[in-house]
Amino acid sequence: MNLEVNEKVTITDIADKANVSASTVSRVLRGSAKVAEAKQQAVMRAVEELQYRPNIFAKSLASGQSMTIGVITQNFGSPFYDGILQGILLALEKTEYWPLFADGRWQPDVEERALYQLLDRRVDGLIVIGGQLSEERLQEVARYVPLIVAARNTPLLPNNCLYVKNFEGAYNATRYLMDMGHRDIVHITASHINPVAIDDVHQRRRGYEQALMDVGWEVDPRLIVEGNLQQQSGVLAIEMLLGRGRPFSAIFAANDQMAFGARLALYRRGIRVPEDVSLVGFDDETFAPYMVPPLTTVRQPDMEIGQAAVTAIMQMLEKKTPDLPLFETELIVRESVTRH
Amino acid sequence: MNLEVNEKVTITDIADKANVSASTVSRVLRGSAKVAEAKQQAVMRAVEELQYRPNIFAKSLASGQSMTIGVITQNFGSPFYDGILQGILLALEKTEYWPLFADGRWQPDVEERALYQLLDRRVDGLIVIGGQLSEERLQEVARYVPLIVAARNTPLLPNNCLYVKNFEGAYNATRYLMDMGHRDIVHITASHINPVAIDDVHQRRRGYEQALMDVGWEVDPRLIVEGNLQQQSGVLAIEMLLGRGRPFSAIFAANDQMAFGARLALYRRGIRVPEDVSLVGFDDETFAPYMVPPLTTVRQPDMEIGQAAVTAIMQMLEKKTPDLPLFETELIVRESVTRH
DNA sequence: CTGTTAGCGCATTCAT
DNA sequence: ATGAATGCGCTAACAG
Repeated sequence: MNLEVNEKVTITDIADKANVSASTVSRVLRGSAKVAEAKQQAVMRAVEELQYRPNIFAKSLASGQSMTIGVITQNFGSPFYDGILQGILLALEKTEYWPLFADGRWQPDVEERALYQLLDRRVDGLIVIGGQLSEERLQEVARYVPLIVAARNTPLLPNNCLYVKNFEGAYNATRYLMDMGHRDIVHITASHINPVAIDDVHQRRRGYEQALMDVGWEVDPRLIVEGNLQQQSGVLAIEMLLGRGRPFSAIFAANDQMAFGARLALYRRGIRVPEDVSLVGFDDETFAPYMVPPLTTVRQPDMEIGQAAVTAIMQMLEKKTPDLPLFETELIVRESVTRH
Repeated sequence: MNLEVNEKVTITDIADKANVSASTVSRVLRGSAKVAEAKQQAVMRAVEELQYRPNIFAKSLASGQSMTIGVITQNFGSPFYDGILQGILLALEKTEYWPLFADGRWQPDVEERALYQLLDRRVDGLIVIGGQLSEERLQEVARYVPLIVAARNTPLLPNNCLYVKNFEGAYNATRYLMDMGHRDIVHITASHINPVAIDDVHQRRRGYEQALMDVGWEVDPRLIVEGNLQQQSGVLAIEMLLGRGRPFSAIFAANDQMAFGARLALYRRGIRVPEDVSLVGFDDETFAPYMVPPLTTVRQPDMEIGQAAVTAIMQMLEKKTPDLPLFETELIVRESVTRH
């Protein structure tokens, strides 16, 4: 591609060179109507020779389509969201659309501005990952543009929502510990956190409880401690727990951050992992395999979610009802758990 | 913002409502010429009442500016590049421009396609982070559109390039180990890696060597081992090193990944960190503070680089010569080093 | 099947 | 200072 040349080649230049009208050029380029074979060839040749690149603004102005998909994410740099992003990028590469990113940074006003901007730029579809926008607001948006909300359960928008089976993930993790012979299993849950995360955390707690109940064990409240998803709160949780004097042989934390905090607290008390206590987290953060010992955890299928989001948007653009699969989690077994 | 309403409000609607011509509306909105105070007010009021949002395609088509800045990155999900990205986003928020991202994935063909696409979308400026595009190619691009190449030293483009003082970072890290009483310091360097990274790695090695030479110590080739930047190669490096039988008390790895590999290898051999051997990495990857013990490493100022890139692009858009600072690294001291 | 004619919404002349 | 006219490059409706 010669950058200098193609700059101002327009559709009429092609038309002239190929001895056809501009409309015909447009037709062969968009495949919007049948054109005689000979003219097709002529047009293609002219396009090639003149290094023609359609002006996207003119195209969008005339067609009303921007050929872009807006993506609102939260905090670039989080592995889960970045994974979703990658999935979106990958899937979008196979389409004619281009992503328009915006970072909501988990701040409602920032997110609202981002939404505003993306709408201004006339995105043809919108993918919102997590975030704080109210469901009512999202409903409004959904009436206006094809919308997919990923990594967030939005009851008001059952047909626009893509999420992960947190309940099952937690259930399986707990069940795994039980299968490894553990009976007294601690759960570190969380409260006083943002409303989006709270739902996930709640589902995880329910999964933990259900696993116990399904074999007829009772849920001992002394085995449940609350953090706030931050690492430091995992430390505190363990200290609180040890203060209770209730014996236990395994810990299942609602996220890896708190699992790591727990790991630190145990280390300071001289309690070994996994010899004395087994440990399981949730999320499979980047650092999980780097912990000592490497952390057993639950992976959420981030890339798949991103790809599914794009697929769904494409279906909506074709006025079809989108597929909205639920996503299974995967237990990643590493050395932080041992048989009891 | 009422999503339903503003959809088709055009500049003529505003003109009608304010009893002026479309040109006048355009003038007050762009501030491109003086307009009577009274009409200004009237226009602004109409804009407000009708929730007018200019159509960006028409604007771009007429003005020739897209008000976008293209950003080519490599592998979403790497902490260093993500940091730069965040910096770019943050800085861009204060401007009228919007970012257009593309992921080159460290694959030349993918990157070339991304470049192609961004140019097609008529970005007003371009930031390339790392990547494999040849310098010649970048030169071509630079003639065509304001360009900044970040996190990569490109001799052919001294006026478009933003990079980090790898030499100094490595020098300081090595010096730190020396100050802690270490004399026999291993360096894990790398070879057979991509041409962009090779330069950084080389600078780091030079920094290590210079630190030794500056106090009159000789560089012992038996203390230098080569990996390929991957974690596993750190393991092999240590095993090779131990095979040589040359004693040492500290290790400085050219990146955190190899440092972690080294950590594993030492662990398997029963060599303690930092009691027996001190360890320093480079990059301050996400997992560095989560290692056991937490890893002393060298942080590159990612966000600052991103912000500087945007600043530079804005200056170029104003036809000014851009500021192109060199970036200092920062030694992050954690528990993996002890006095010898 | 294909050329002609109108816009798409805005910025920018050019007159006044 | 301001309105009218023109054009940006393309798509789509309309004839033929």
